[in-house]
Amino acid sequence: MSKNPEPLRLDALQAACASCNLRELCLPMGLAPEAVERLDDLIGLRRRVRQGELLFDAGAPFEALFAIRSGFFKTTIGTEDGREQVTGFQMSGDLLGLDGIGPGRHDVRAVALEDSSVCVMPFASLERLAVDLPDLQRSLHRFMSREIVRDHGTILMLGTLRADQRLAAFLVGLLQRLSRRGYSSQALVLRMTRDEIGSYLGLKIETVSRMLGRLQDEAVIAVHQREVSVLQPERLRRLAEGAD
Amino acid sequence: MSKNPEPLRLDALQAACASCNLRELCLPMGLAPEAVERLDDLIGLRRRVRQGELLFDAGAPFEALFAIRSGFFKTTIGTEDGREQVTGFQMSGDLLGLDGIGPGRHDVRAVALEDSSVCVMPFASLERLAVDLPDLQRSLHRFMSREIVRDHGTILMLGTLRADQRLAAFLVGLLQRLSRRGYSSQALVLRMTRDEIGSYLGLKIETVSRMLGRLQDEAVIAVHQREVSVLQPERLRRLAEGAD
DNA sequence: CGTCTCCTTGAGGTTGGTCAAACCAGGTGG
DNA sequence: CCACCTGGTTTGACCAACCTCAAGGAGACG
Repeated sequence: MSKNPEPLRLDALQAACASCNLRELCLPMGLAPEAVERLDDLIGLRRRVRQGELLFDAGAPFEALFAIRSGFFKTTIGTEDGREQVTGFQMSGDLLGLDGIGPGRHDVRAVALEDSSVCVMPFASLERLAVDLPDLQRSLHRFMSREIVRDHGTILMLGTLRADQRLAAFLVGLLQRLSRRGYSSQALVLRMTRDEIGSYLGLKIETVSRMLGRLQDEAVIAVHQREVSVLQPERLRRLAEGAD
Repeated sequence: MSKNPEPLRLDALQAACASCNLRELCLPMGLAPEAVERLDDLIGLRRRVRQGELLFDAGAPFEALFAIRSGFFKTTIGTEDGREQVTGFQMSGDLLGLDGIGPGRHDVRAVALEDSSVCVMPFASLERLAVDLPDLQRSLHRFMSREIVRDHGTILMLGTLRADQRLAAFLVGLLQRLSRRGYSSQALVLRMTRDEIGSYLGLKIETVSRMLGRLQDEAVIAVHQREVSVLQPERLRRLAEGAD
């Protein structure tokens, strides 16, 4: 079933960015309408990725960047000896594949955590187009740079925070990004398992579970399976900032 | 003393990249000679940074990228509440400031760990030039992407390795980069303090000291103050890979 | 020779990991 | 409708790794 070729879909040929409500969050951010139109031409197709399927694997040749239209992904990095870690979670408007530009191969593996759809932007064309459109160039730079900044945040988290603080930082970060997309900033549904959260935070699943339990005991959050709601936003934020 | 303006130096006006022995490691990597020449024009000046001095501070407006000609830097990220962490160490041929492109302000603070000299590349000019020189564009992308990949490595290290393995990974990484620059791959002089190593690795100084001691006891390395030499490269490498 | 910074070493405590068992929600099939 | 299975999650007891606190050593510099 998972090997079935995706049947051609009507929307695969629709105009993209110009009518996309993620315009102001995604790569075309701040571009002039004509520029957006040319970017549209470049986006040959959309691709659907079902929950659990790979968008791309680590080591695969890098050919395109992917902009998430809808859905949710995780990226993981692995080593020969079997160590594996989640490096991030991506949602609508985020770009996937930036790490492949340098080496020409993907550095991470991208897996859909729910049924998703992405815009495929062949990188060679994108680079060519960017020569004509300095704004596009700048936007691309901004996205790469933002990825670096985000990674620095992750490094700081892993290097300096305790387990409960990491969890708080994780929740605060997710909520922030969700609220920018119009969702509540008080409640969310986790798209990933405890195990994946743990991998991202450098913790074991048992610790994740215990810390969620503790935060709940202290009435900072309420947890029901994958639904989390924040009861004391201020306290959660302070925890995430490293306050004792 | 540290506030003295640097006296004008002759070499501040010399042609740069074309005659630089870091050409094949640095931004001009793989560029055609004409392109290198135009890049040279752009590099208005060099800047010397003494040991302990800031190249730029976090939050400062981003105006230029810096290519390290000689010397050694650390970059640190900090938060209001005083947490601070080293995000990386940079040596000749490395680019500093990439994280500032997106937000328009530097995300990290760059401090020289020894007397250093950098090429200043005003970013606005660089971006303009890159429109004319697709190869330069590509090189810039490669560097940004490489930074992302490097950060992923750091994340993996912080998330999955034990203290001794982190230290091994740190040493292996440094040695690799040094050997690419013509230095020995068996021995090195640490440019940073134990404290800075610990900050980078997410460990306390005492743990760094103990782990260095342990690796020495097991005759994997020999340590004399800041000089480290590798006695069993293979074992060190395996440790760094996460082998038990 | 004193002082400063950086580093090492030891004793004891805390955090998070390991191992093992049980739980729970959602599906499947009788 | 219920028994059973499955994957994901929770919980407890125990332990190892790392941190904290405190003391002392070693080199550099005035």
